[in-house]
Amino acid sequence: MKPDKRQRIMHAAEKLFRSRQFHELTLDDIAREADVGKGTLYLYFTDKNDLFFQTAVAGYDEMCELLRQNMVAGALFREDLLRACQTISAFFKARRTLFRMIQTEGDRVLGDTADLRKRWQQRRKKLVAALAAIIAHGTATGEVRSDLPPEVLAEYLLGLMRTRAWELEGWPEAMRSDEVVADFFLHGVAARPSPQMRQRKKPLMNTN
Amino acid sequence: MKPDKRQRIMHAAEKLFRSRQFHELTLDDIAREADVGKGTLYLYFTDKNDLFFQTAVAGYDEMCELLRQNMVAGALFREDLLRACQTISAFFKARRTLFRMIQTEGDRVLGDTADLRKRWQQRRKKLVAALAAIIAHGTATGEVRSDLPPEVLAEYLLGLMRTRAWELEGWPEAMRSDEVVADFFLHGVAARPSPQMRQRKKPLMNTN
Amino acid sequence: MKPDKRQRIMHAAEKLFRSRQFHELTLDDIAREADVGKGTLYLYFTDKNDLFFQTAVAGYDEMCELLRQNMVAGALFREDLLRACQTISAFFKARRTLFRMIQTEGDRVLGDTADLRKRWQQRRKKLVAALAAIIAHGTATGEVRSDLPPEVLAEYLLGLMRTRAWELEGWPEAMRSDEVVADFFLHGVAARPSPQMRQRKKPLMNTN
Amino acid sequence: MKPDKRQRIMHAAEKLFRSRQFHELTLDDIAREADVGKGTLYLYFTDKNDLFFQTAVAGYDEMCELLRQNMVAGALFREDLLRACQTISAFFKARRTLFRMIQTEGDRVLGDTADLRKRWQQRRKKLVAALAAIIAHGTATGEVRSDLPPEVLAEYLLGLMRTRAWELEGWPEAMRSDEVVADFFLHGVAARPSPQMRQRKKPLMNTN
DNA sequence: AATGAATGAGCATTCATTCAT
DNA sequence: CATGAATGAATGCTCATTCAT
Repeated sequence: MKPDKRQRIMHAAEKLFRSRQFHELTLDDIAREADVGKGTLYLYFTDKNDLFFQTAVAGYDEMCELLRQNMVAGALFREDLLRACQTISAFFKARRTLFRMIQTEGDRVLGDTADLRKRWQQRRKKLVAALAAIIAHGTATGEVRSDLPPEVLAEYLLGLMRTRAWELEGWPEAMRSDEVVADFFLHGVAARPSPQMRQRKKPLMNTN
Repeated sequence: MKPDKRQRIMHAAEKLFRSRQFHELTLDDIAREADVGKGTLYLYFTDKNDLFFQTAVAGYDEMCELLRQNMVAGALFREDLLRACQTISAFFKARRTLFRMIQTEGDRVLGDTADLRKRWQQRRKKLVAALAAIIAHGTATGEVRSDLPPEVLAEYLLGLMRTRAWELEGWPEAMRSDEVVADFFLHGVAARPSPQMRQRKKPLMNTN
Repeated sequence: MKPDKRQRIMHAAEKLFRSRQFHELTLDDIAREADVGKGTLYLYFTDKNDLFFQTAVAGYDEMCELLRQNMVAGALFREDLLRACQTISAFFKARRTLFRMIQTEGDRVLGDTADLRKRWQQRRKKLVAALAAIIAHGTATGEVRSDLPPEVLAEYLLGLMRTRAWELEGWPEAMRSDEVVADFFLHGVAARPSPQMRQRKKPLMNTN
Repeated sequence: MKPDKRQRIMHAAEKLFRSRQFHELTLDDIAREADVGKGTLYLYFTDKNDLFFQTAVAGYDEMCELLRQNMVAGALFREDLLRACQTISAFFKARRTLFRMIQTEGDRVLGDTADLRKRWQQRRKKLVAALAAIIAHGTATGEVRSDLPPEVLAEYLLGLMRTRAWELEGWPEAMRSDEVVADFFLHGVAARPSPQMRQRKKPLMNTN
């Protein structure tokens, strides 16, 4: 009937985090949404911070792992890049708020719990590192400018994805698809191209 | 002796908003920082939301106006673009938190005060519109891809600036200067360039 | 295998009451210490108050009985007195907290459960009465002042024992032994002695 | 109309502490009793511990000082002793609960706030020291046994006063007056008297 | 106009008690 | 009989807002 309460709580929290901030959200709200006693929250989470953190990073590590394995041997860099964007998109699609936080303010939200703050930073670093590894491939093949470190470029890419997810909500999908983002990113970071490369009239990427 | 209290309060609020979030900031803090009685806050602002909003948008309209006037007759598009980036940077340099909110969550912070929320959205639109106008210039000259509306491109640009300001804080200035951002933006949105254009070895832009 | 659960619970409670106060002790603690389910507590006790009370008075009646039988026919009063002190000491040695409460605040701890409060008072009265009976012997032999009722003297004696147990913890045993307490008590309550009595240089009491 | 709130709060707290324990008392209760907003408590006290502590030690230091000055030059030891008992009695008459705590469990009540615990212990030491100084006088004159340190004797005396105040509430004043307590104490701690001393038939002390 | 003492609704957290298994 | 997951009333503390001066 009532399946795993831990799940129920996390889903409720996630749902509410979607439209409200950490500080605006009360445990009463979450308990009510999860249809669970308030005390029950403390059976599964040590405190509000923990509940938030657990909810936020659920599945996160798996996603990073997936990202690392995403680089297909022999694939073109831009294919890897697009795949990375899609992996990240898929993960964050149902985790909008988490994504917002991963981007900027997770540590601010977590207050001064030194431990959590540290853990949070580590998570973020993981994502950036995984993405940077992919971008580094592009640098290696000469497709990506090398004057900026891959980590910095990864940050910019995440920034674009963030804008796509948050600011462009009202616009047609076509203007904020993974393809558009990857394309935007690519031609911004592309090594100053040899003219030939640019002459191809073929689409940037085959996604069919 | 004590100049305009309204000013004093707003300056104090701005200073404190720089390093703390809306919810972390108490009116006691602000009153103390402004060296003003707590009750005085309510003489000039209807409530905390209002104080926040007023502080946030102070000077904002002027900045948008400046942005609109920034398009120098006869200037190259990329010069206009860089100038716009610099104008925005200058304005937000001392308004980091405001900037973060302009970007994504202003409405969330403002709670459910329908009125304020609406006003906030209008402000944001103004900035995007002003930026879009500049970008549209680039579209007109054929330097900017036209398959995405200028407003969307403007959003992406703001996204890059946001990343630059928040995620890349720890990196050297050279990797997050206005030039880098504008360049990144440009070559991502540039109309597929004729090879010749790209062969120039001159710096992208004269900024002296 | 697992002997009487009731016993196990009471032993656990007693052990924990030894170092913590009623309010500081949770039923979780007790259940864990007793290696018993929390619900089980309610099979043997109606509520926390009852558990406390039952634990507190376990063996108490036997001790009072022992006290009553302690008056050895033909023994000197001061020997009876010392024996009483020792009996009480022995009983409370492992029941420090109980002792503290017997002394003053049992009724306070028990809240407003009229029934328990009454039962508690009765227990206390029993102890005082048993002790008073012994002291009355001294009155009878003329060794104890008769201007104060034996019950009052019994209370003072318990007060000394309490001080000995709680305030003098850090001092050497020699300053808070049963002998010292009995001696202190005796020469405070002794009927104004004839000079001769005091001239004996023998030890106050034979405790071998 | 409403005089000093700090006073009002402390009086309310004291009144309630009289019949309930620290843990049983809620700030709501105190605020209601003082006819004051709950938040007001925090204007005058940093937290519940502080409110408790402040209430408890109000006037305490003055009392200790008074105790120290109580030794009248040329007065008999037993006069000094009685005066000390009276000073302490007067102070604690309206501070029954405080007295209970001074006696035994203040530190337990104060939880693990290291700072408060330490301050509390210091207070207690002060009282014991002041009392011990008086008793030491008796030792000097040979009226008090010297085999136990004055501090230990002071503790026993406080124990008697405690019993008098708490256990003997229901008995006639005559059995728990300062005179009785001092007398009880004296003849317990009196140096084993020379027979002559005891032969006097005069009252122990002139209190008229 | 200006103040800051006073307020009380609101929140995270604890824990005695219940009840389905 | 036993269990322990679930509960929600209760509590210490915060802070936006009010109002008497």
